Amino acid sequence: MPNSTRPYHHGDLRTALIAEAAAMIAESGAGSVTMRALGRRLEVSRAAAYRHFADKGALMVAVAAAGFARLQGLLAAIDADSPADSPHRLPRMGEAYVRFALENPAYYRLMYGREALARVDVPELREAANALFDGLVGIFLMQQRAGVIRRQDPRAQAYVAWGAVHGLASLLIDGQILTAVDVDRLIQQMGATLMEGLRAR
Amino acid sequence: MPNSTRPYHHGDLRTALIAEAAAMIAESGAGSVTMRALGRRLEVSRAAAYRHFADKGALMVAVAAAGFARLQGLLAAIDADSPADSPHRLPRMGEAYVRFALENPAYYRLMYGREALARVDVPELREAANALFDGLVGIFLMQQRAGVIRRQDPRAQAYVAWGAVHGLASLLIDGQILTAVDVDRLIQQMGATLMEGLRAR
DNA sequence: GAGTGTATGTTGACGCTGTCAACTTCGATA
DNA sequence: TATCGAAGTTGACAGCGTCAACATACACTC
Repeated sequence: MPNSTRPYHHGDLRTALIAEAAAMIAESGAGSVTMRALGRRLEVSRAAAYRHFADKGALMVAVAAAGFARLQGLLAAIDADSPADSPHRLPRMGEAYVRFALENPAYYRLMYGREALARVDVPELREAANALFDGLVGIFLMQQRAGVIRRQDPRAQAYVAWGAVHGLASLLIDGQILTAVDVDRLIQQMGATLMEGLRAR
Repeated sequence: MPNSTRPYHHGDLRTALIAEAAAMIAESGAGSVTMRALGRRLEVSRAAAYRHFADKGALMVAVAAAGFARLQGLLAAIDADSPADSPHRLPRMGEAYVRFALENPAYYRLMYGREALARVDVPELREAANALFDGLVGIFLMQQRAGVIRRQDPRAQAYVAWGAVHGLASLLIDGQILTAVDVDRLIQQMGATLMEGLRAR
């Protein structure tokens, strides 16, 4: 019979670990995530996580994968509102992308930075990022067919656009851009410049 | 009189520490830099560095600052070859910038990543990055006056362009772009798309 | 229902890390 | 020549990731 004391088993420690690590990252950066601190916050021993993840890196990968899922869902929802041939479709997605990074800076860094995670290639994350990218390529193809942008290798176009928004997001969250500038305006201008450069003519 | 044994004092440990840390970063990433390993490589005790730097973070900041100096010199040399009104001036600098990042990935990450360094703002690095950026703004202004690109807030233009090359560089060095694609072609295409978007008309 | 296997959680220990205080060495200045 | 401060060393400490050995409790089979 369960009494007032904590049960020996947690219930769903694996899920709780991912959520708590994400919360710590949001609160004070990926550097603050510690197996011991994680255990303390979940009222569990420091080694409990090792029953669910091979090592700390594997846990962080799972956190990053959850971040990709969130970003993917967010972008899909935004995109669902735009007609396939609208010239605002791409700039809108770009804005949503940068906004996600601004609202979850440490999370975003964890997802895309090779430094925080293992140096080695992690299939789980590569596939998540690839799925996102493939969706983007599909949109470029549709925009080409609708005559909005010029006919070129859509993968190259997608890389250029992704690089641009990723770079802007990175500079912003790493404090490289003076806070004096109007961020919304800057995001908008990047979208406009890219669309002008890609426009069919 | 000096004999065969190592002298007690190093001579110029401060400079040696920066150089050796940079070498270790190039060899095996910023994560491999350790006060103890640094001491071993320089045949000095693990705490010797603390006579020259307040803590490890201060040392890494000095390393990053040295990186900024190198990048600045490299870009200045490249730029000196281009006529002020040449439409190839900006794409060329962009290429050189990305190439620097590709050749010194860990170095580049240290310079621009907020994660590896302290979360706080470091004046030394901010000024180095600002100097680089101000030079870029100057080029945009000259290109506007020469009628190459459209007249707009040159700072905003510079942020957009910097963001784009920074993003492309980051994606490349963090392995987010499949190695199958032709990197040189991609860099070129980003330059062309940006210039098309910025072109005076 | 009793017994047992396995998944899950705990504890002790190890070597690694950054850093400090106390100590030593040595070059420069009075 | 005496001395002072800069530069380097050593011992120690707490915190880290991780492993091996152990404890617990749930989910089966008989």
